[in-house]
Amino acid sequence: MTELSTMKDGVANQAEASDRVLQILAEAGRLFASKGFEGTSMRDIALACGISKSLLYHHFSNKDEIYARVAVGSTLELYLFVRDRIPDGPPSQKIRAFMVATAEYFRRYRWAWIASTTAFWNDPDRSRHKERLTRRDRFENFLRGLIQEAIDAGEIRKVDVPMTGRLILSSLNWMHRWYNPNKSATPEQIADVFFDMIFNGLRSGELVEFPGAEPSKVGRRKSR
Amino acid sequence: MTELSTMKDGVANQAEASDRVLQILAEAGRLFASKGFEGTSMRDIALACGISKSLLYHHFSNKDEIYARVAVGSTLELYLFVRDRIPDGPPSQKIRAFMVATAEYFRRYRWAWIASTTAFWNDPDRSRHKERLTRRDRFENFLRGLIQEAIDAGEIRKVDVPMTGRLILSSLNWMHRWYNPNKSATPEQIADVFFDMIFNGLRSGELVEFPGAEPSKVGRRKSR
DNA sequence: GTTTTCACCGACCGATCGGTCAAGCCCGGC
DNA sequence: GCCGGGCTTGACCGATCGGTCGGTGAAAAC
Repeated sequence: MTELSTMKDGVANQAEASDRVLQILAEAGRLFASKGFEGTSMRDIALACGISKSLLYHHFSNKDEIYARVAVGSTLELYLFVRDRIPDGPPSQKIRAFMVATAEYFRRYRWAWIASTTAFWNDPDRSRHKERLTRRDRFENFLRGLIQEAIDAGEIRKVDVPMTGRLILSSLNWMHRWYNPNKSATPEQIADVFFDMIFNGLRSGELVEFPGAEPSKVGRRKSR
Repeated sequence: MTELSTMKDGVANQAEASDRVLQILAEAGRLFASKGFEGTSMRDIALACGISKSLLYHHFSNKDEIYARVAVGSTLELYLFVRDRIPDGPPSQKIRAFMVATAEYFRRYRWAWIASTTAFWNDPDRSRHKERLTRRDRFENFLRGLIQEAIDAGEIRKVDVPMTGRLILSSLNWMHRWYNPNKSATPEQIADVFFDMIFNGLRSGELVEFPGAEPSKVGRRKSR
């Protein structure tokens, strides 16, 4: 994880940034996460940092650049971060490690994560976060590769790979909406529980048939 | 579903509203969904409706009220909508019906749904959507009841009920971030696939042991 | 000792924000 | 004819938005 040695203060991959820049990015990320991009003014950021608004424009050209540094910075090394935490072993274990590592990243860089996944995600001006999108695509494709690997190894059944990836990422990406850091469970523990549920399923071991039930796939495994 | 007979134009439960009010709510919901609350100005809404900004204030007292009507209106009948679509039968089928019905609601009132689940969700001024939150709590508690029912019936194993509810809701609530209505699968079909994955699990029928793997819960079912 | 550099600030800009207001338009009842 | 009231408007308000400007003071470079 040498690529990640530049992370500090919850702001990822801002290598040769001064302390002041890091402070601005940290405060801006926290504000963007809690009030959104449009809901956060440059005055808010300056006030949170205890500096003048002009100083923001000394270090950044405009508001978009601050957001880009927060958002892209937070997803910049997500792929590398996760990839470096995938162990050798059965593919199912790799998927589990993928989920746990993503949760760890979320825990570490929570404000930047939230800011980048919520603020004006569907802005018509795609250029503002196009780079971030391609990085997330690479991240998602990596997961799909792991899923295909598990299918090829016979560890998981022949499910729809993109859909499976979406299910796994949904469980992780929605976490910031209900996760409370003051509660006991860590994001990594939560990811572990979700992996268990998704991989092993909720169903009890003994299959019970319901002849009267409407057509569905519930009893499907028996017919495979 | 008599409670839902007042739904029109993708705007839920606006019973005695005039056409103009329904138009405003529909356009406002679409704008809130695509640009967020702060990113949508009253001028934007008026322009989208082809009316003057003053007219908005004739029908609504302020911007917050428009958002409240959109957001609360969209979650107002979600609980009833879903509840009325739960069939008699095994609890697992009820959970599946819960997911499919929620997906149908999402498909029908997509813009209002997105607006209410994304715009300033963590605003410090909770009063703006407190009512909406209590309604969603009732909705989530209803799901937890179904899960507990399925556990009591022995259909699903003894999982953590709140966590299971979060997993199920995550798969549904994150859908708006990637769902493309031009693609083939409907939200209901997607919900059905997710239910299958979560209920039956991804794992293939035959359990394979990996003695060299690091400690985890992958092979756990065998030990139960 | 002088000059250059750089982090930093207060005052200010035009534009846009949410919101107000007095006045017109339209149309059925008298 | 005209009158009352709901629908609708454009002009306007103070506040705040993102962003710019000239300048300050202290340390570094010469």
